[in-house]
Amino acid sequence: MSSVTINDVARFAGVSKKTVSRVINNEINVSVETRDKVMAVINQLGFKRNPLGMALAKNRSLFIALLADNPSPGYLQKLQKGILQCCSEEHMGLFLYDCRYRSPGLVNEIEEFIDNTLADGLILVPPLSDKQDLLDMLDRKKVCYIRIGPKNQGCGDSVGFNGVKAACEMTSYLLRLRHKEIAFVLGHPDQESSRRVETGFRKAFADQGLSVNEALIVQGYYTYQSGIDAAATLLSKVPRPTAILAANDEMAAGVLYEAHSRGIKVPEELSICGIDDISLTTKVWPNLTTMRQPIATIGYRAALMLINKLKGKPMPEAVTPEDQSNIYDCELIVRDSTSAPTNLRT
Amino acid sequence: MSSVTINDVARFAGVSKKTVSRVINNEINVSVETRDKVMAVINQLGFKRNPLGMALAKNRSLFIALLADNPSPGYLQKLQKGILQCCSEEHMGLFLYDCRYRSPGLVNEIEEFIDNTLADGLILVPPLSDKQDLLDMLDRKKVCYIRIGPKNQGCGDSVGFNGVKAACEMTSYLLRLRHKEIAFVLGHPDQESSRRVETGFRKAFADQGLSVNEALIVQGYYTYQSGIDAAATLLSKVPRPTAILAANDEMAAGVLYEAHSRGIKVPEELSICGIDDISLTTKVWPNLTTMRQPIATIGYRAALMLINKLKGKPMPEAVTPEDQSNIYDCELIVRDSTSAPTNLRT
DNA sequence: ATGCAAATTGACACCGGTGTCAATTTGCAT
DNA sequence: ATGCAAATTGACACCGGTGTCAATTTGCAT
Repeated sequence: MSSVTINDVARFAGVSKKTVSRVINNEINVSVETRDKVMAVINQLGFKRNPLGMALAKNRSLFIALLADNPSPGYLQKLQKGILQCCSEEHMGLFLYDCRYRSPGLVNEIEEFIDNTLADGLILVPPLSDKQDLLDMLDRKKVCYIRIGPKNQGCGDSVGFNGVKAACEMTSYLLRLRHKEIAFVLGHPDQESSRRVETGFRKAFADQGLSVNEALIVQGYYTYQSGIDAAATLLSKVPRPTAILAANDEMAAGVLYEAHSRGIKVPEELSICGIDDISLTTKVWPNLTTMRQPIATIGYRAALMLINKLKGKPMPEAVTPEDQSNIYDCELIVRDSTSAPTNLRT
Repeated sequence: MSSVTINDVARFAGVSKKTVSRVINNEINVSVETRDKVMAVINQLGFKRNPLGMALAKNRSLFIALLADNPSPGYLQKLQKGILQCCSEEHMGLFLYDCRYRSPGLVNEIEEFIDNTLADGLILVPPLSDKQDLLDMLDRKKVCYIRIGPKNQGCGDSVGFNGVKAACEMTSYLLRLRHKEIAFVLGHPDQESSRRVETGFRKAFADQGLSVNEALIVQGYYTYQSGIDAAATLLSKVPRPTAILAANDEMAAGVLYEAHSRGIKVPEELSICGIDDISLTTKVWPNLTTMRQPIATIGYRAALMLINKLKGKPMPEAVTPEDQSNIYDCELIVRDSTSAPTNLRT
């Protein structure tokens, strides 16, 4: 491993290594001739800065990590994809850390993880985004973080989607199809998005001057199994709801499975839809109607914000309102799991 | 960040920092009294070795990375889970790197990734496991790696599953159900597991003295879409196969979707099964029969082998033949997507 | 008690970078 | 040409560890 060091470059260029350091860090106060000369040697020798040397000297590793314990694997997968895309472009490594939100020693485990890797930037996925004791520890250790979908979205250290609007649009769509008995499967009570989505659901009814049937709102936990359980409850009711909106696709898939198990035809007898647009939506039959959340974009954005924060670079000028607020809108994707209720169709 | 350094410990314990270094590295030639004294101070002060300092001095980061470009997200997810479990126990960080196998600059990109992170251990997921130019580069850079499911499985630097046996068992199961027209969807031609699984499929027929209907063997690529495409071909044939075995679950799910689209009842009119046992198998309806591969165990094992290799530790004594050979067996999981062909029932 | 090999320990340089501060050079007004 | 502030550069110490090798201590046979 005969890698080229800053000393090699300095010797070749006939300058001190501090000057080389200045050049590779784009510092001011280096004459143009010196900079050109050093750059030429750097390119000629194929020099690359050793990130460990820098990390040690600066006491900042510039490594970032993704901390996740999310009940929807498809969501995480897309988020991870966006984050990795950004890391790749920015020449950063991404550490992965799987955790169990409910573990009592979680904060200590994460602190140990940070000590072991010296990651100095973190991306927090719900429900970690609002875990106050975790945030306190990170602040104490001066570890930067960006949160996905926390309580006070849009405050500069977070990225998220407009859950109110998304759920409202989806519900309005079902109302437009003239569904009357629309059920709703709530998200996990510990996740803020859950509340936003519920608000949106209720808003759609309120906008039409309609009232929500509270008996058709059941608790879910964003997991596939919780979708099955919620559907078991809902599909036993008389009269049965004609449409079920789940707070995420993972649960919507569970609802669909339960409908199949009971021999209920989708969408003829029951419309089902979710939120997120994870890959699972097009792997079940029929494909699920959903609100497409730009998950990968959100991941990319979170990583970019974090990396720029660590490097002390400002974010590029926001061109869209979404980039301005870091709150992204969803898009209605109509697939095969929704239709008008049967009694209204010919 | 007032972290305790090796110098602090040395001063407190009244020894040189080299002696502290000896203690934390468990070197011989430290007197018991000295070791105890230093350990006491280490515990008292809460000293933790700075991995960056060590990495720089030893020229080995002990960081490992997972390189993946696998067509089955559910497979990757489970593999990743096992790897992370091991990393967590061993107090190691795991870098993630997503790549596109077909990208012409892939080897250079990976080299750059390694330079940026200084990972000195890699886990290679198929189809990367057998990419010779990649392996050459890693050998040149003296980067350790463990491969998942490569050509010459069981050679000490790889972990895998017994694909021949798995496919043979699954096919035998279908034959026992008295299916005659059994179709097979091949895996990706670039992945060695694909060949092993095909061998197993053929072996099951040979074991019974039966011959394979070559027209019912179609190419797949381990992706969901390729499963749909293969099913479209197979289900148009007259007579239609009564069972389809796909080389992985991702494709089996695609086959199931296509069957649904054509109104073909599963398992009454068509049995479908796959290999892997990813979470998708229990999210589609009906749940898919499969051969359960201990994916997380394989991931865990790969990570452990890699970490021990990097630390210069020997692997623990193998207790099972699987741990001995690092080739794991699958288990038949019968779910709802398979049954005897209709003409034989009742 | 003495001599000698083995065990234990520490001084020092080094891994590959950066920060501080002083020394040197440059550019401009006089 | 001279003086002075600003720009440029380098010497040196340091980040937190480890490797080498010599110095010191220990344990045992004589």
